[in-house]
Amino acid sequence: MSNIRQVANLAGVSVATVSRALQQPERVSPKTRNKVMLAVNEVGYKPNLMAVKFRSGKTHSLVALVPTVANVFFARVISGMQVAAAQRGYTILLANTLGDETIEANYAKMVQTSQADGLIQLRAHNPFDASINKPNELLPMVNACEVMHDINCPVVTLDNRAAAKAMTMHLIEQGHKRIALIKGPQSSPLTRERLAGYRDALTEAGLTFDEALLYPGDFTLQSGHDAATKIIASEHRPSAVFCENDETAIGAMQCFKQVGLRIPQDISIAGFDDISFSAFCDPPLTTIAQPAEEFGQSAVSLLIDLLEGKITKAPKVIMPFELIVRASTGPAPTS
Amino acid sequence: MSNIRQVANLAGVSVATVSRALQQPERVSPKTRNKVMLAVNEVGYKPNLMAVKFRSGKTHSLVALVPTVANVFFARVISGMQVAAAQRGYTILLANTLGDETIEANYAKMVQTSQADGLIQLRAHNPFDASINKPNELLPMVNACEVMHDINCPVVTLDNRAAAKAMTMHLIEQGHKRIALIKGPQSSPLTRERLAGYRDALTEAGLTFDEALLYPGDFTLQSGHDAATKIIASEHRPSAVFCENDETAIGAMQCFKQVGLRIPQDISIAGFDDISFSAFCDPPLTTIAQPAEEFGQSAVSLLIDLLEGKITKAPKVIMPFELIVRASTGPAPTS
DNA sequence: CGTTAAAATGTAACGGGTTTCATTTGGTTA
DNA sequence: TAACCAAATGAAACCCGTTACATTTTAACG
Repeated sequence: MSNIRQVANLAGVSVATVSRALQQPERVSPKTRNKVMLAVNEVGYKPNLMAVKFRSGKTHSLVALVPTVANVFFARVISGMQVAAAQRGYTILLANTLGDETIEANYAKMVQTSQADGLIQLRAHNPFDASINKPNELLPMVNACEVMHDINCPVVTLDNRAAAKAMTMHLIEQGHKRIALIKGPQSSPLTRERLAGYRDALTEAGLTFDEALLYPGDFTLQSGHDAATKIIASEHRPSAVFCENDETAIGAMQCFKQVGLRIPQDISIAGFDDISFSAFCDPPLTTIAQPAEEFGQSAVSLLIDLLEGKITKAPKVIMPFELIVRASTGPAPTS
Repeated sequence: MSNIRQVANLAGVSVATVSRALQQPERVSPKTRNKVMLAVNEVGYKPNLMAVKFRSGKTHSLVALVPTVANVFFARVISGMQVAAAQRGYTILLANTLGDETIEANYAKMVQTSQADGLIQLRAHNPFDASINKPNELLPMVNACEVMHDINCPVVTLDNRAAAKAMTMHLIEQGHKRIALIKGPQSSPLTRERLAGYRDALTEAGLTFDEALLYPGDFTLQSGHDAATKIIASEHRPSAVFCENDETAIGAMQCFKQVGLRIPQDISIAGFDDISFSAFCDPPLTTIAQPAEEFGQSAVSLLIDLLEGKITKAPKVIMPFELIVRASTGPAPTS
């Protein structure tokens, strides 16, 4: 591998001149510039950016902690992150953490060991160890989905409570009185916020909240299927099911259809996220659309601003949601 | 940020001793080691790994060129890559290229500028520019899906032709005589290989190959839906449709159901990949299962071996496939 | 032609580790 | 106690760019 000194020798100039010829061509005479360029081409010189980054102390890399890239919603967020990062000359280092705090901590260490400038977290968990703690100073981190309550951190999120309430209201307006809720992972604030929105709607409509209508889930197809199995077996079957994400809804939908329930005539189903598959279900899924790509873009942009000292407070960016009514929800059965 | 010199001063030893105390503790007397560790903790020293990488000339980073992380199959491959990389102390830098050759080239440059040691490509395209060319030497690259014909490069792949043939045979055995094929992107060798397998089966069964039964697609839900629309409108409707991936199949399936066709009674549908959604379709999709995670793992493992000089030839690893028969395929209608 | 400012170029320090080689320390043996 | 070897430690080079500062060249003007 050639280095700048070889180029300098070949061109008969100093290394400083080579560096300038490449970085600020106008600072070098055309004649010299020419000589340098010829030498660069001859030896196929490519600057060692590792050296540059080391020297500058800036890596222009950002670690993204993603519970699982296999989640279609996260895939969209990642996509957005990459776009914004590329625009501003940064690289995203994607970490598939499987929600494991040890793995998260390992990747977070990349920031503490100068391998990355900052970190984007998609879960509500602080991955840094105590050694980084500086009171009165923001950590080099933003959250692209969930609000973290124990730490002051910029966040891009959705009014999950309002969105869940809107969806629940939609179901109530269709005449549903017993609405099941298939929840997300216990550890996620999202789960609690959406549950709160669900309760808000019930309260507002004067319906009673029934613990028995809450089913656990973990945002996977399988967990939706499992919860649906329980719902079918339950005594007083609900006429609608609100799932805290689309994958759960699709899993549940399949289960209901397997046992011969018609959607939405016998049971309505609603999801959350509007992943691409939702429009292609049978029937197409009523859901909440989130601007996933913009979550990622916004988060990256915020993080870079923070790193470059352009912001010192931790903003909370609330993205808009949209209720998408498709064919999976309909009037409650009259029986 | 503290550095090794501060630690050395505080501990009253040389920087060399600090380095050794941390890297090879047995080479330092227990007493000194203790002093060093106390100093390390006191200043919260974390070695600057950027400096280490720069010094060593090894980044222990691998660039992965992924056309789109939103593709569920690729998401599984990525997952596998990450596991294998972590095991061997490497980091994956994920690049969402959208199939754009300029973006690919930009990321490939990271290898040429010493920011990454090697590259994993998921498409059949050489992202490197000519300047890296060394005849008789392998590029620091492996392909995790598609065989590249113009370049000698280790590859992990599937016998796509055999798999497509197996699926087509399955349909033929069900009595289907007119089988449509919804293809993948033109640029992908996968598309051609699967087409070849489809033809193989037809030939073997003595059925005639009909160009009119070939429909273009690009591995998205929407393209499946579009192709299905054309199939429905076609004169002599096929009784089965083989889609070159599951997303296409799911898109097509929805379209058929929308117009009232029953699956598989009226029309059979088969996919390729066995993504998680396929088991949760209605009806569940007959497909070809590929060990996606192992594609990623194998590719990373191969690349690291190559980088570490453990292999000098370019192996071609063929992974096994499995025909998964579910309810979306059935006997051809007798009419 | 001499003076002076501006432009061009060169020299060398710097960043933060690792590692080689040299030196010192410590313990063992005669 | 002297001699010797191994273990422990230190000094300094090294990786490769960038850049502040010093020096040289060029051009312009009186």
